[in-house]
Amino acid sequence: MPKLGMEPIRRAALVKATIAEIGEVGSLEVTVSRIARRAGVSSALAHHYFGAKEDLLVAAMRHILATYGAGVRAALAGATTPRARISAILHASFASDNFEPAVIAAWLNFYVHAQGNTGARRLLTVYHRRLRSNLVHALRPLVGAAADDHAETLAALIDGLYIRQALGAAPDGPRAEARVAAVLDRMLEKPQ
Amino acid sequence: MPKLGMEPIRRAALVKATIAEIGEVGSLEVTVSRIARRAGVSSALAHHYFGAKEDLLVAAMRHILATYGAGVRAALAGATTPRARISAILHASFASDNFEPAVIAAWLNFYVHAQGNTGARRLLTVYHRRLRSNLVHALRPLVGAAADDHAETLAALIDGLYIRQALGAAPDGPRAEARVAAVLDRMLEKPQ
Amino acid sequence: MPKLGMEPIRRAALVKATIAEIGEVGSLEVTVSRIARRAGVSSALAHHYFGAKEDLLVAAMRHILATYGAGVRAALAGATTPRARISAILHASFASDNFEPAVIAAWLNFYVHAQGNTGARRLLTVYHRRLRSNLVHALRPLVGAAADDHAETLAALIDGLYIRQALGAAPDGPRAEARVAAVLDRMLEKPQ
Amino acid sequence: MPKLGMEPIRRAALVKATIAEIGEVGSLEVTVSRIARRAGVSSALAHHYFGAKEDLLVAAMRHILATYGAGVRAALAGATTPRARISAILHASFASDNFEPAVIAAWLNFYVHAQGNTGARRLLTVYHRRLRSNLVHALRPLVGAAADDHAETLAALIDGLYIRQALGAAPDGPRAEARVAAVLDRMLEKPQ
DNA sequence: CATGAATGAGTTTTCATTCAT
DNA sequence: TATGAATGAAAACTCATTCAT
Repeated sequence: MPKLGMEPIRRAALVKATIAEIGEVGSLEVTVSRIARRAGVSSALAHHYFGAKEDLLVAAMRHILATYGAGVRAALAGATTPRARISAILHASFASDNFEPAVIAAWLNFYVHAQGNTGARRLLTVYHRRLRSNLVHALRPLVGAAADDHAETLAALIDGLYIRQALGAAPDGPRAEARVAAVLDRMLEKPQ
Repeated sequence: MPKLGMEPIRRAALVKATIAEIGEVGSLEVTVSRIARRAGVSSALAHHYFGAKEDLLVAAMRHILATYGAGVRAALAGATTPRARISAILHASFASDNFEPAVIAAWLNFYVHAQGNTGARRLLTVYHRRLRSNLVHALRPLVGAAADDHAETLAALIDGLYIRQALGAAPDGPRAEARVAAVLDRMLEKPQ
Repeated sequence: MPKLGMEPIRRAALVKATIAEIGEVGSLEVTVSRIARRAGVSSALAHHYFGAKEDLLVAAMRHILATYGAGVRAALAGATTPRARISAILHASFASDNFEPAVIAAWLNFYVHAQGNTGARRLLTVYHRRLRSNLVHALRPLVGAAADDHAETLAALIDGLYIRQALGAAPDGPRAEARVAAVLDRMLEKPQ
Repeated sequence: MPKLGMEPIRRAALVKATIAEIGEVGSLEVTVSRIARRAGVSSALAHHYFGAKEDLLVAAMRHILATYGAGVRAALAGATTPRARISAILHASFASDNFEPAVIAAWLNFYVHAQGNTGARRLLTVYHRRLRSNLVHALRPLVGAAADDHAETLAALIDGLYIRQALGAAPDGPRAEARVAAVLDRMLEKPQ
C-alpha cells in the first residue's frame, strides 16, 4: 500500500465521485461528505485537497471540459476537409464519454451554476469561445461570411440537444449527432 | 386587521418573488425567508399557503409555463396559415415576458431541478409535449412525415437558445427568434 | 406564557450566559452551543438574534462596559470634591458587580481579543478614553499639568490590579481599591 | 538526509515561530500547521517534539519567562544598592527584548490562558513569586515592613503597563519604565 | 389572516493528532 | 529525523419548518 504520491489519485477519485454524485442527485446540492464517501475517503480529505466545496465543483467542471476538449482535438486531428472537421466536432460532442447521463447532468448543473459563480462562468466562457471558434473555422471555407451565424446556431442546437438529453431516459448520442448533421447539411446545400 | 380575500394576492406575490429571487441568486438555493421578505410577508405565511418550499418552487414553475402557454395560445389564435402558426409559437417563445432574465434563469433552474424532482419533471413533460404537438401540427401540412423530426429539432434549438441566453449579458429575443426562423426556412425550402 | 416581546429577554439572557461561560472556561474559546444551553435556548436562536458568534461576544463586552460606565456615572453623581470624584471612579471600578470573577475573566479576555478584532478594539478604546478623561478631569484641579501623566499611571495600575485579580483565587475589590488610593495619595501629597 | 542534533534547533525554531504567530494573530487560537510552516517544518514534527499543541504553548511561555528571568538576573548582577536593584528589575522588564509586540501579545495571551490551564498557571505563579521576591528583597532595606505592599503595587503597575502596551500602536519601554520609577520615587520619598 | 419565536437537522469547514514510510 | 496522508471530532452557521398567539 503506497503512501506517497496519493494526491493525484485522490484528486482524480474525488472529481470522478463529484460528477457521479451530481449525476445521481441531479443537482449541485450535493454534500461533500457523500462525495468523499463515494471516493472512499473522509470529507476532511476532500477539503484538504480542494479547499472549499466550490473548488471541488469547479475542478469537476474543468475536468469535464478538459475531457471534452481533448476529445474534440483528437477528432479534429484526423479530419482533412472542412466538412470532416465539423463532423469531428459533432462526433466528439456526442461521443459516449461526454454523453453519459452523469456527465450530462453535471454539465447542465454547471451551466446553471455559472449564472452566479465567477469561476464556473469563466470556464464556460472558454468552452463557448472554443466551440464557436472551431465551428467558424471549419465553416468559413464552406459558407463564407455566414460562418459566424451558422456557428452560433449549431452551438445552440448542440446545447439544446444536451439539455434535452438530461431529462430523457436514455441518452442517444448518434441520434442527436444526426440531428445536427441534418441542419448542417441544409446550411451547406444552399449557402447564405 | 386581517383582510379577506388576501389569499390570491399573497400567492401571486410569493410566486412572483420566487421567480425574481431565483433570477437574482441564479439558483434554486434560495431561502424561503428571502422570498417571503421580498413578497413583504413572513416566511411562516409562505408555508401557510404553499406547504413546503418545494411546492412554492413548483408553483413558480407552473406559473411560468402557464404564462408561456397563454402567450402561445393567444398568438396561435391570430394565425391562419401553417407557417404563421409556427411563427406564432416562436414569437411567443421569445416574447419579452417569457424572455426576461429572471424568467430565463428560473426556467433553466427548473429544467435542472426536473432531473431529480417528480413534480417538476411532470410539469416539464407537459410543456415538452405541448410544444412538440403544436409544432408537429403546424409542420405536418408543410413537410408531411418529416414533421416529427423537424419539430424535435426546432424544440431543441429553442431550448438551446434559451439556455445560452441565461448566460449572456442581455437577452435578445428577436435575434433568437430569427435564428430559429432561418433554420425553419431551410427546412421548408426543400421539404424532407 | 407570553410569546411576544421575547427578543430583549433572550438577548439579555444570552449576553449573561456568555459572560458566565467565559468566566467558567477562562477563554473566548467558548462554544455558542454551550452559551445557548446555559441561556436555556437553542444555538440556532443565538445566531438568530446575534448573527455570528463574534457579535455575541462583542455584545457581551459592550454590556460589561455599559454596566461599568453606569456604575461610574452613578458614583460620580454624588461626588462634590475632585478627590471625591477620583474615589468614586476607583470605587466603581472595584465594586462588586464589575469585580466578580466571571466579569473580570471576560474583561481580560476581551482585552486580549481586542488585539485582533476591530469591533472589540473600538469598544475598548472608548472605555480607555472615558476612564482617562474622567481621571484627568478630576486630577487637574489637584495636580495641574501633571494630571495627564498621573491619570495614565492610575489607569495602568487599575488594569494591572484587574489582570492580577483574574488569576487570584478570590477577588478582593476593597484591597485593590485601597492600593490605588495609596498611590493616589502620594501623588497628591506633593503635587508635581 | 536526516541530520543529527537537529532537535534543539527545531525546538527553538518552533518556539520562536509560536511566539511570532501568536503576536501576529493576537490570540492563542493559532494553528499548529501555521506555526510549523513558519518554522519551516511539518506539523507532524511539531507534535513529534512537543507532543500536544498545549505543550508547545507552554514551552513558548516558558521561553519568554526564561528570557525575562535571565534579563533580570543579568541586570541584578551589576546592581550594588537596593535602589539600583529595583531599577535593574524595571529596566529588564521593559527592555526591548521582552517588550517587543509579539512577546507582549504572547505574554498577555498566556496570562489569560493561565486562568484555565494548570501548566500555564504554574509557570505564571513562579514568575509572580520571583518578581515579588526580587522586589521585596530590594525594597526591604528602603521601606521596611511596607515592602510587601509596595512590591505588590509595583508588580501590578508593571503588569498594567504591559497589558496597555499590547493594545497601543507602538510599545514604549522607556516611558513605561519611567512611569513605574516615578511611583517608586514617591514610595521612597516618604517611607511608611 | 399573519407572524414572532423557536428549533432540529444538516452542512461546510477547521484542526489537532496519528501513523506508515 | 521528517513528512505526506488521513481522519475524528467538533464548531459555526443555515434553513425549512412548526406552533402558539
